[in-house]
Amino acid sequence: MGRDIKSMSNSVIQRLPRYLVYIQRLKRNDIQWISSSELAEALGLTPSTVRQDLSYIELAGISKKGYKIELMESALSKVLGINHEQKIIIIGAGNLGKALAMHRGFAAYNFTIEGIFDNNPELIGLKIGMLEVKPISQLKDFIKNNFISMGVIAVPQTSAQEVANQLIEAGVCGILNLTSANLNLPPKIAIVNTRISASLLEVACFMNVAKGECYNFNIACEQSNIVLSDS
Amino acid sequence: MGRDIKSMSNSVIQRLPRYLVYIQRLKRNDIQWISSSELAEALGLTPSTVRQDLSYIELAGISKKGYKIELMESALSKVLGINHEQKIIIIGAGNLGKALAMHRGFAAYNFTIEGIFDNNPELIGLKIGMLEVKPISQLKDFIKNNFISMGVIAVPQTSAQEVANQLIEAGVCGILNLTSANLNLPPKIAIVNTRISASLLEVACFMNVAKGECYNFNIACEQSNIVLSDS
DNA sequence: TAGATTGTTAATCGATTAACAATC
DNA sequence: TAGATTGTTAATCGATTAACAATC
Repeated sequence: MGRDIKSMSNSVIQRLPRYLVYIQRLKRNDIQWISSSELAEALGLTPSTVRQDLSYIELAGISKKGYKIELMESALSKVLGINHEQKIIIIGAGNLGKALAMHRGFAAYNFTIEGIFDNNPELIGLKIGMLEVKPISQLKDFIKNNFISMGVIAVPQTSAQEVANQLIEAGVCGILNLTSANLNLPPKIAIVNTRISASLLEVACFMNVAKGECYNFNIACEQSNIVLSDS
Repeated sequence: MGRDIKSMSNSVIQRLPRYLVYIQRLKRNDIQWISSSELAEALGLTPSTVRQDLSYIELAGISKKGYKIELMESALSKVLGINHEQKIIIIGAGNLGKALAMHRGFAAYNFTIEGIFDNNPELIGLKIGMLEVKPISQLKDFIKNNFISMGVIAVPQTSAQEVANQLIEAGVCGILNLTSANLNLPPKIAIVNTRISASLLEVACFMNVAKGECYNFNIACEQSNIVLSDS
């Protein structure tokens, strides 16, 4: 009857976004119900795992029918904390920062990108979509004045810690770190590290381990955990 | 005395790139030795985990001193499959694809980006750094003629499966999927899914779970697993 | 030598899976 | 009703941690 979300393991938290993304797609195709085994099949999981995971969200399934997609979507959104707007800023207006600032897909999850910052004078003032690159010196005030909840770090690795410190000081308590720096942060800050270079290294490693015979690994990186998906 | 790398778990494979990145940084600062506890401390792991992980690579530690960084680097590179060049192509010349094509950091891991593809006529022919965007119609031949080992999928989600099929048919056996599509692939293909949107959803979820009191989660996403790092 | 650190085996912990009564 | 599916408890599996002899 609903387990306490505070006891969700990291693996669970990594799977929830996958459920959401998948059922949103079904919804667009006017599909209304899904069973734990269908969802498991689609994502390479077991029905047990799916039902265990869903026991954390406020969602009643119905015997013989499964779960109503519309209800699952709103229950997942609530647990994922995106049933209300989340204001985000990007720090670093290099190639990656720019790409993220231009990305239209975040709106689907109620994420709005409110600003992009850099300390390179050549970039400051540059227009990126609807945004204009602001100097890092304005970072803290901006966060406070605009109720920013999350920061995305897309600066060079060597500046990552410093940026993180400023984000924390200004009151941000969620960080997506896209650099390979190992950030040192106070407790109670939600931080997710997503490193594309490291992902490439993992691909290379899997290929190397498999050599010639190759194994098929399916890594749900958002998480970024790894799930074996050969079959 | 060295365990079989074929028995490495996904968690191990996710940590190896972190070790490499970290010790390369130490090396640049002329540090020559590191112990399992120092490495563990730096990455938020236990010394036991580090020693267990290192038992998969060909590296002899020395009592009282630890591991020689230079040797660790080459042993890790070998297991990660980057002791030789890996040729990569990017499919999708949108914002993210462009950003990756411009990224200089991959060279440090022996990755060379050999081409970038798109099916948008407006993008074909466009110069991106040293590369020129090629049409998808040339994808398969290019892979075969240039001995491409890995493909990075940065197209819209709806085309991801089709692109993956073509990569596989052409002989690529390692894929980094940056879309939120759940790719259906034959066995023996190394695939890593790294989704920035999903990472943002995880950050939001952690913040939501923690509410007010916030917990500090450290997600090693490469691979992307999640490790609790509050302290 | 004494002390620190490795390498490896055993113990613990936690996540995943199986099983099954309850339900529609 | 019969059959399928949920919700949840128990069993299994595997990853992490602890412990300690061997080593420098």
